[in-house]
Amino acid sequence: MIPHEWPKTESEAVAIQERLRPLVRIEEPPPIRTAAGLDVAYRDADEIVAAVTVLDVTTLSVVDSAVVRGMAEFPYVPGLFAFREAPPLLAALGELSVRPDVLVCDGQGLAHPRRFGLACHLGVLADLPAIGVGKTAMGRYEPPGEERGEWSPLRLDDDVVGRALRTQSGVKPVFVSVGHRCTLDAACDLVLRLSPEYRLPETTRTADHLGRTHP
DNA sequence: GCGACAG
DNA sequence: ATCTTGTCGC
Repeated sequence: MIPHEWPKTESEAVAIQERLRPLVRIEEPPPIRTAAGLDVAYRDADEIVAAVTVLDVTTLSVVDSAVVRGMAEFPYVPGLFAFREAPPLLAALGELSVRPDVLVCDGQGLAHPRRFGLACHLGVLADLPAIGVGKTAMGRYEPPGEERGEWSPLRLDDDVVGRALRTQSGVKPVFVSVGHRCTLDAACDLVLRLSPEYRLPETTRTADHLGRTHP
């Protein structure tokens, strides 16, 4: 984990994103045997619950997990999502006894106004391959073909920043983008492997369930 | 000024 | 994210 700080103002937050953004690497990831799902549930006021589950990619069984409760230290601001959710998620990652091969984040990676979404932030700070899987798009896209596995480019400004990927035939696509140390092809392959039955990858589903049911 | 805006 | 009724499907 590289040293990091958390901002008090929005302009400080933007400055941190600009400073960390050059650290993002797009490359073929090592073979992936385990994948971590990360999600945050919101309780009363600013009380939040960060949940991480580690799944065996072959069997999709949970092999490790961690939950951290805390208070949100930053308001929800589109584009500054990570400053709200990353601190408890990093704490939860630190409590794992297994180091996952990749982080599957609930949100965007490079599909971000400054090309540094939550998945980039977590990947860079944890120094792990990371991808973003969003339920809504950050950018423009044409609907992909209706069959599972079909996809279309996700564009922001004039860049292709990710893909709208159909994980289930006839169901709204998810929005996949690179976070860190991964390629877009590898990210989409992984998301399809993790989503044999439902729209969202099992990593996200198990983490969401864990955070939501934790006392 | 108006709309858009990850979770 | 979360607030919420009924409804469709496995």
